Amino acid sequence: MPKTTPPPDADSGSAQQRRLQMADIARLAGVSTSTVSRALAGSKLISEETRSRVLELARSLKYNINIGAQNLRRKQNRTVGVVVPYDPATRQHLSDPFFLSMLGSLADALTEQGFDMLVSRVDASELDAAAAPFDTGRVIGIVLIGQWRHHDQLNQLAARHVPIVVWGAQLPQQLYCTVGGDNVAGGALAGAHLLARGRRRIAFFGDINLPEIGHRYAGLCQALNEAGVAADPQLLVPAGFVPDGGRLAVEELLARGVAFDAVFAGSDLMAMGAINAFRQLGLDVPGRVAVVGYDDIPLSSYFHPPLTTVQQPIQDAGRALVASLLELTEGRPAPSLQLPTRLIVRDSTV
Amino acid sequence: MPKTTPPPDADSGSAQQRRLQMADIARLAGVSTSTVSRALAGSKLISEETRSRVLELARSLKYNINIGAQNLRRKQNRTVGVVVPYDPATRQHLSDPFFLSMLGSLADALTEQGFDMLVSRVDASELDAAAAPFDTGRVIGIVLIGQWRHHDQLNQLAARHVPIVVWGAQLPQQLYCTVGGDNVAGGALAGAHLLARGRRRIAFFGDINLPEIGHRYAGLCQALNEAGVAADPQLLVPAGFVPDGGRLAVEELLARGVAFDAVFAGSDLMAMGAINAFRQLGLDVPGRVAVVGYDDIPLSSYFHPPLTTVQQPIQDAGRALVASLLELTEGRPAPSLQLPTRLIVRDSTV
DNA sequence: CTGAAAGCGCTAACAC
DNA sequence: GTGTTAGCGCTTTCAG
Repeated sequence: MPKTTPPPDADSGSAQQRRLQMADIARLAGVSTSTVSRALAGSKLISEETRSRVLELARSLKYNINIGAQNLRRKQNRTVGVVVPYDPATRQHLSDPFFLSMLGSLADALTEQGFDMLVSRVDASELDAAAAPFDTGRVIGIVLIGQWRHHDQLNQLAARHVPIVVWGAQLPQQLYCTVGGDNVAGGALAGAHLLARGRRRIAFFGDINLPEIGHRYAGLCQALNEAGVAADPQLLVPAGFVPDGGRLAVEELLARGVAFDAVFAGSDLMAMGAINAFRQLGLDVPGRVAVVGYDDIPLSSYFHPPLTTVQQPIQDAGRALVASLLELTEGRPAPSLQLPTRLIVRDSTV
Repeated sequence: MPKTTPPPDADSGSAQQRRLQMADIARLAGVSTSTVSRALAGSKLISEETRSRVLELARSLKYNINIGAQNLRRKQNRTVGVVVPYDPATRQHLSDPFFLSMLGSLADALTEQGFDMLVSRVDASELDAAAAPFDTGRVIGIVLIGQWRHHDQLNQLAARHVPIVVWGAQLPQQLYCTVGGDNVAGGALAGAHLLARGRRRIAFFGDINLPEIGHRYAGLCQALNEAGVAADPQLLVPAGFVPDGGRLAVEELLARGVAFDAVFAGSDLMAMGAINAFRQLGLDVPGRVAVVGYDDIPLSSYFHPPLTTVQQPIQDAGRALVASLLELTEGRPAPSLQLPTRLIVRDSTV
C-alpha cells in the first residue's frame, strides 16, 4: 500500500488569482491592448519608450501571452503531433528502446525548431485516429513512428491531405512521405559481414511482412547472392518484436533441424533474446553461432557479448522527420528519404 | 549521403481546401451554429431529429470541431505537460531507458483519462522554463520527470502556484507534490538481500546528492545497521548516470584498494556498466562480487547475468502522477506519494 | 506612433 | 427547441 504524507501547504486550494491578460497590462501601462500586443510582438511601429515600459511591466508581472488565443487569431500553430501506434494485443510498443529513442530524437529536433510536441498513442489497427490531433486543429502535422503493415491506411491519410511523415520503409505506390534507414543496405551490410567472417548458413529472425524487416531480409539475400551463396528459406524464421521473440525463434530454428552458423536478427531486442537462448542451450556466441542485431540501441554495447549490429541514424532521423514535415505543411512536396546506416562490429560476431 | 525519391503526388501543393467550420455545417443543415454546437455537444435541448441530421452531416463531411477555439471559449483544456529535464552538459537524459519507460507509462495513463500529452525537454539548470507551457495556457499542469538536485527551483514553481507533480523523492520542506518509489525501502531491500547472501562488504555506486540515490544509500545503510554491519564510507563511490558511470566507479573502487564482495548500483545502467568492467578484469559476477541494480528496466532480465534489481513501479507511476496532478488542478491538495518497490532476484547475486 | 473596432471558431446565457 | 447575442484573449486592419 502506498504511503502518503499530508501536503506541506494547507492553503493550496485558496486564492486562485485570475490569470493576467493583455488588457490588464494595457490598463496598468495606460495604453491600449493593441499597443501591448505590438510591443510584445516586437513591432517596430512602437516608440522605444512605450515598448520598454510595456515590456518591463509585463516581465515584472510575469505576464505570459495566451498561446491558444494567439493561435486562434493568427490561425497558426507551432505544435507537431507525434504518434506511436501500439499493437492492441500486446499494447507493448513503447517498450522497444528504439522507438523510445526516436521520441527523444524528435523531441530534440522539434525543440530546436521551436515546435511543441504533442504525443499520442493510437491503436495500430485504427490508424486514422492518428489524424485526430490534426483534424481538430491542435497540430499542424503528424509524425508517425512505425509503419507496420498499415500502408493502406497511411495512404488514405495522405489522400485526405493530412500532413504526415512516417518513419519506415519506402514502398511502391506510396502517397505519404517516409523517412527511414536504408534497410536493404543495412541488411546487406550485416550479410556481407557475416559472410566475411566465414559464415554461410545465416538464419534471419523477423516478420518479413513488415516492410522494414522485409527490406533487411532482402538486403541479406542480396549479400548472399553476391557471394554466390544460396538463401535457404528454411533459415527464415518469423519472429515478433515481443520480449522473447528471439528465444522463440531460436526454438523454432532448432526444431527445424537445419544447419546454421549465424543469425541476423531483425532487431537488437530479438538478437539479445536469441543470444540468451543460445547460451542456455550451451551454444556459444559467437563461437558456434555469430549474431548480428539491428538498431544499435544504447544497451547493445553493454550486452554480453557486446552486440554487432546495424546502427540506425536516430539523431538524424528526428531532424529529417521534422524537416520533411515542415516542407509538407508549407505546401511543398516532401520526397521520401533513406538515411544511411552503418555496421557496428562488436563481439557477437567474433 | 541520404538518397531521395521524387514525391509520388506531384500536385500535393494544390487546392488547400479551407477547413470546414461550424458555420458551414449550420448553413448546410439550415440551422444556427448554436444548434450545431449543441448537437455536437450532445445537449438534450435538441430535438432528436435535428440532432441526428446535424450529426450525420458533420460526419459525412468529416467535420471536426476546432479544439483551440473550443478551449478558448470554454476556458478549459485537456492537455498535460510532461517535461523531461536534461543535463545541459551531456544533454543525454532521454537515453536512460527508465525515463523513457516513464514517458510511455504517462502516455498510457493520460490517454486513459482523455488527456493529451505535450512533451518538452528543458535545460535542468533553468527549471522554471518547465512552467512555460502552463504559463502560456497550453496545459493545465505539469508532470516533471526527474527531480535531480533542483529542489529549490521546484519549490519556487510550486510557490507560484504552478500545478506540478514531480517524479522523485520526498524531501523536507517541500512545497511541491512528489510521486516516487520508496527509495529507502528499495535500498534496504537490496541491502538485506545481499546480506542474506552472505555479503558483508557492499559497495554503493551513485551520486548520493541526488535525493533518490541518497535515499537508496540510506536504505542500504539501514539494512547494514540492522544486521550489525558497519557501513564503510570507503565503499561509497560517486557515479553518474553517464553511459559508463558503472565502469568508472569500478575503477575507482579498485583504485581505493578496499575489500568488497558486492555492489549495489544506483541504477541498472550503472550495474550493467559495472558488471562489464568486472568481467573484463576477470572478476566473476556473482561469484567474486554480487551486483544489484535499481529500476528493473526491460533489458535487465536479458542481461548476462540476468540482473537482480529493485523494481520501480512504472505502470503505477504514470497513473499516480496523473491522478495527483488532476487533484492539484482541481484545487484540491495532493499529498506526496511513495509507491512500493520490490526486489527482483535474478542471477547477478547468485 | 497609437487606438478603436472587427473578428479568429466556438459556447452559453438569454430570448422567443 | 432554436436563434440571437455577446464574448473567450488575442491580432490587425483602418483611421487619426
